[in-house]
Amino acid sequence: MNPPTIKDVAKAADVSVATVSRVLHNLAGYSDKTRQKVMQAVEELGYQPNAIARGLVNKRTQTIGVLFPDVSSSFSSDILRGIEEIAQEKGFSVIVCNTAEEGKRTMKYLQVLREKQVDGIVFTSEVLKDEYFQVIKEMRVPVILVNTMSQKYTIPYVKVDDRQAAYHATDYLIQKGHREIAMLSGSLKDQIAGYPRFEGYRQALADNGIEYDESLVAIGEFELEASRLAMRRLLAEAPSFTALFAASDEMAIGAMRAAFEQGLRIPDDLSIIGYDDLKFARMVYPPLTTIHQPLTMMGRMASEKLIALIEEGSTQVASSIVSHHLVERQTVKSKP
Amino acid sequence: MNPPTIKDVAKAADVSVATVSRVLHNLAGYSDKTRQKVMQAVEELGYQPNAIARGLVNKRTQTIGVLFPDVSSSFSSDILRGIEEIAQEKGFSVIVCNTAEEGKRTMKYLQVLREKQVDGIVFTSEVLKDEYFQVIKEMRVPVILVNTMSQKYTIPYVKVDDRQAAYHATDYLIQKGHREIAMLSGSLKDQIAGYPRFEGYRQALADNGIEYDESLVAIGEFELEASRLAMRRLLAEAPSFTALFAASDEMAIGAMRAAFEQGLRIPDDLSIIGYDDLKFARMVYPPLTTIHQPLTMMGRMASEKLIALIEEGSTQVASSIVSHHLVERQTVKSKP
DNA sequence: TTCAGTTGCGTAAACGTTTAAGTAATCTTA
DNA sequence: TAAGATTACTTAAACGTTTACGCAACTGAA
Repeated sequence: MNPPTIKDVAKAADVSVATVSRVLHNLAGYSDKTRQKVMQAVEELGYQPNAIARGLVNKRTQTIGVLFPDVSSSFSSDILRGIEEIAQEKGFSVIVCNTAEEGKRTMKYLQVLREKQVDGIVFTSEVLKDEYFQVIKEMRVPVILVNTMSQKYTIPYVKVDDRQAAYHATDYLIQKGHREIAMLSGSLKDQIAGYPRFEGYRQALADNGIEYDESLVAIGEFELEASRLAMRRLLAEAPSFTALFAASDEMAIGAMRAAFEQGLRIPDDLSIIGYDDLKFARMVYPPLTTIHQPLTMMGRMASEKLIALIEEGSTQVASSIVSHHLVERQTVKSKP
Repeated sequence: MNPPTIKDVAKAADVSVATVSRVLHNLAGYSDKTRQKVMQAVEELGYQPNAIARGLVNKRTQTIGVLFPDVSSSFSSDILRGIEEIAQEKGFSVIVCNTAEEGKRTMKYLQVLREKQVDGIVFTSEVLKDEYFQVIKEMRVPVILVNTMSQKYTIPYVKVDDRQAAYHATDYLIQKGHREIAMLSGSLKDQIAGYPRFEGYRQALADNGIEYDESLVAIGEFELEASRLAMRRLLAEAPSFTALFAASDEMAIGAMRAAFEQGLRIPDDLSIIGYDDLKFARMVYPPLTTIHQPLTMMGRMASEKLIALIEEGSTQVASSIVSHHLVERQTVKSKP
């Protein structure tokens, strides 16, 4: 009645469990005849190994845990896809964890991952707090950071150089002839997607001899509606500008919305460049010119690194700064 | 050096492992004094139970597996979020599986889920092939279908009534005064998102005394670019129409794109209604009027049902037809 | 013929839990 | 005060694997 175990197979094939185990793993130590017998018994009983029992003795579960601030965001799910792809290819399963950006939930999840004896963890898009690091350290499993990093601990990460990418975006607008360039930025307290992008923007201006004008930048949230309002304010109160760098695609789209509402045409009256290249960037009209982050590939890389660390117990693996690229669609136009 | 086990705790507290286990589960059978001793030992050693060992004896892993055709789609990730939310609340972990719509991968994953001894499975957005059902049956774990169903096997599902929702969308256009209504449909072979939506469209026309005109419907893929082309052809070749029902948001957006390219204004020259209400439906301009599927809630419901089946070993749980609703944004206008 | 080496297995411990069954001491109750 | 009940434990088996070790039978060389 119960699913057949290795013992049942052994009995049916009239050998010991050790022998069954050996043929199943094709190690040496049995004749061809016993091999046949075992295989037949396996077949007839429909035997499937029990990974839990195996995990108990091997101290390996072939499972990794992945933490996201929001699994359902386009951003997270692209990364997840990459992680899953490689994991499955290498024989690992992935447990997804939605932290909802809450420390308590995150801690609880780390607890669960520890109890479930995952072989490794990938931690994405959030700052790695000390308390998180402590439990991970106690777990003695490898971690990889994606789209985030830690300056306090040396943990391998994979991310793009936000500062450089933002520089690229801004510089691109400048090369297109724009000089009055506004920016929609995330909070400068945000060490990942906030401050570095702002810094890239400012540096690009400086390097091109354009004076930084504080009143051209709106600092707020990454969310669409907030950005729409911020853009509306910018349009009303700021000195005039011909181009905008938005620190995320969602911001860019909020800005486009505000621009439309003021009767501005994009890109004719205003050029806009975004950041991320999420799936909807090509869905809006006009399709958004933006900085592409290769999220799925980043997921793949993280997965590969993590599994390398797990399998080889290899010493520290290197971090990767993956290169962004700028995808030209239809929201930026040269200034005549 | 190795993580402390229950034996270490027992030794430290100078009791047997059975006692430790009992206080940890707070069952009866020990004095307050031993309780203290045990707790203190747990504390000092930083003991964490090993869920793998626990799973082996309990034959319960507190883990469910979820299969998606494409984890990274907005559609899937919304469902995933709901599933994860309830699962985590009830003490279950979720393993995500990306089938890539391939039978082989799906089978391989089912195998893995079986070996990993998951307690239940949720299967989403694909038809449940016989071979899938067979292995799930052998696994003897509950399954829930989301956004799909099986007429062959009676498996609980949660989905919206596609036919009715499509009827609703079409009828809405009719109530707005439109009579020449085109449709962008998925393949009629598609028993979930194809045929039923087409049928709903046709029925709504019929019930309102509008003759069905084959040349007004384009049957193709759900993908944006294909839809854009299909719409372009419709615009060029079909009799004129004032409204369009697209069988998905992505199709609707492809159609909008084609319309823009022909210089049509939406909704002034052409009304469009979509289906799904994915996140980007509100991001496009003008924001898309569409049929809302409560995906996250559907995920929650599926998770709840599944866990009920697992915990109570309860007899067949009922399926749920969840109600869609129509969200009015800015792509549909009354015909004067 | 003998001895070392090889082949083909089986035995049993171990992994970290849970839990049924057993036991000794204490407490009731008549 | 003795029998039964209760309390506070311990012992040990079980869950389904993997794997170190042991051992008998056979092989080949000297």
